[in-house]
Amino acid sequence: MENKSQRMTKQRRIILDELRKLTSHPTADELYEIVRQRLPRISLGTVYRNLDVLSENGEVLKLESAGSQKRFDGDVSQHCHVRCVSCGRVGDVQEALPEPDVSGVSAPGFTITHGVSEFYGVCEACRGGDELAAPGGRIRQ
Amino acid sequence: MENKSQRMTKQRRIILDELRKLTSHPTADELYEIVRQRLPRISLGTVYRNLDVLSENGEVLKLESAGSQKRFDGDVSQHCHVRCVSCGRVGDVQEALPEPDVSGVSAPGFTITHGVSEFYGVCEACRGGDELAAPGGRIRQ
DNA sequence: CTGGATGCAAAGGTTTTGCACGCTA
DNA sequence: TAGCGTGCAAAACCTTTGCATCCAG
Repeated sequence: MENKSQRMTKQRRIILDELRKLTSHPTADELYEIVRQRLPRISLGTVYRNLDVLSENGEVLKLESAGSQKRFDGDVSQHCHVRCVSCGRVGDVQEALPEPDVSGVSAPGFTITHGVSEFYGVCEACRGGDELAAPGGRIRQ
Repeated sequence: MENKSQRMTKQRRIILDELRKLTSHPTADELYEIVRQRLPRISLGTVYRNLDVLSENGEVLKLESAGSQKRFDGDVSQHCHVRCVSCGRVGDVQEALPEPDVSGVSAPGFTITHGVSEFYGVCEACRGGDELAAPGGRIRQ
């Protein structure tokens, strides 16, 4: 179920290539800006369409968990993420952790298939940051 | 840090009241439709503003899901959620589970404060559903 | 060649915001 | 009465889509 009948266009190859180079889990428009340096005429719509295709093929990860914008990860190996509660940035957890055990877990009206551990914290930029007053501050990115 | 200098308006009280009655983790507009039955002249903006205030005060939970609609939970006691990978609906896990241990977990550039287990699966409506062909289908709500 | 992919621009869906007025404390 | 909260509408934001054209296989 990996490869359908899809073409490896120049755009798709470069999007995948740049995303794999990054560890920053960029948003679609951040990646768009980066890819634009190699393909100045690419459109944001193309970036979105390719990220969709690539994530359905399992070649990239679409991180839907929080923040306002989706973020993407070129590293599809099993690993956990941290999210900055202040700005939404995402980082990789270094340790390999087991997935939460699903066997004793139930929820009425749902068939549970898997679980993930998600971590939260503050990134360096926001720790140094000052415009964030409230402890338990709002999410802004 | 709970209560600032905020007023308990009729709108805010009814929003909180209705949300606490529900176990469905409604989106803002779903809750808007429900609250409208008691306050026909309330605006959607007011619902959003109050859900913001209430979640900052810790009186409700804002369940963030990037790129789609946020959902809200009137039950702020510690419990885990399941998300339907097909429609985005959220349910409550019945078992009380421990939070992932943060002590041995690190990520470069981040100060990790806590972790949660999140579960994924399929809800009843989507299991019975038919318009979902692809195994590993796309998220639509 | 053929049909999937692109660029462009417009539309779509969700959330936020400015403003004048209303109402809680 | 003061100033937070409201309703309304417009704007902002992120993502998706229609269409004519392009190009990978």
